[in-house]
Amino acid sequence: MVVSVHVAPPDFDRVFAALGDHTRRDIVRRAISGKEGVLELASHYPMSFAAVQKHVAVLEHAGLITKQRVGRRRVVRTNPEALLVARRLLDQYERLWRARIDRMNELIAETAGAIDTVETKESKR
Amino acid sequence: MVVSVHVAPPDFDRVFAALGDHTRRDIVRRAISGKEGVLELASHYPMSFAAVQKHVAVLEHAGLITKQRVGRRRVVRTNPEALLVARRLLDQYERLWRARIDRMNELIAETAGAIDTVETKESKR
DNA sequence: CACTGATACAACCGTATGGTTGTATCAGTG
DNA sequence: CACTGATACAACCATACGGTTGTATCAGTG
Repeated sequence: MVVSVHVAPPDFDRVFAALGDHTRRDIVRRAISGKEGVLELASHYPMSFAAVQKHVAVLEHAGLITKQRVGRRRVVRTNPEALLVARRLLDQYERLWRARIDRMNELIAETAGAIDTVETKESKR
Repeated sequence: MVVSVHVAPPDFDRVFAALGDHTRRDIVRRAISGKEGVLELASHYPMSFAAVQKHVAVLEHAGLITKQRVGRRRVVRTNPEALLVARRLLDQYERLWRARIDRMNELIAETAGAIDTVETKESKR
């Protein structure tokens, strides 16, 4: 509950950095089904419970997962919104380089007729 | 040339970790246009040239950018493939939780049917 | 071919990170 | 209400990381 009331600035740093660890990515994947508590999650990994709990905390800080009390444990569940935030940035990059490709193709088309005139335009700083 | 002959295992750790730094993300963004050398890139950031060069090296290690000799400088250019690799993983996660939502809806639909015989049977997407 | 622009790399430093163990909290259950 | 299952958190350690400065390499250009 405490976490992310605003979420105004999508914290890309935290999101991507959190996804930069394969244990954490695996937790994210497992938590999609949203059925396991921290202790159950920890049982899947060859490290101490505390270590896993710290990973979960990192993911929670990044907004990638949330915890919900169910009975006596806290069920971990991934937050699709945060994943979308990350994906949206990658999409944005993709749009940028697609636009660049398009521009290059345009230039090639334009230059196709004027190949003989200008040729080696290198060495401009 | 030396780097990434195999690339067989998409190194998610390196890719996402590399994207976890906003300076590096900005380098990726700038390098989409593929026009600037390392020195020119460095001029955009409030840190030493060597620091930027290290960031570039990290990105190169992650396969997110490549360098190409043009005149006396090495032009940095982002590698769309690596971005796609990252995006594909996020897409995979998205498919997983969409599948989960669908399953939940099915359960809800079934339960609703039990309550009200047959009603919304079309909502199986 | 000497010069220098552009890049790479090594050594170093402070802080962050991923792991550990141990202790504290906290809510169900017997 | 005592007990304990489940989680949180603190302290600590080794290594990784982001930054610095300084030096080496290396290919164009004059």
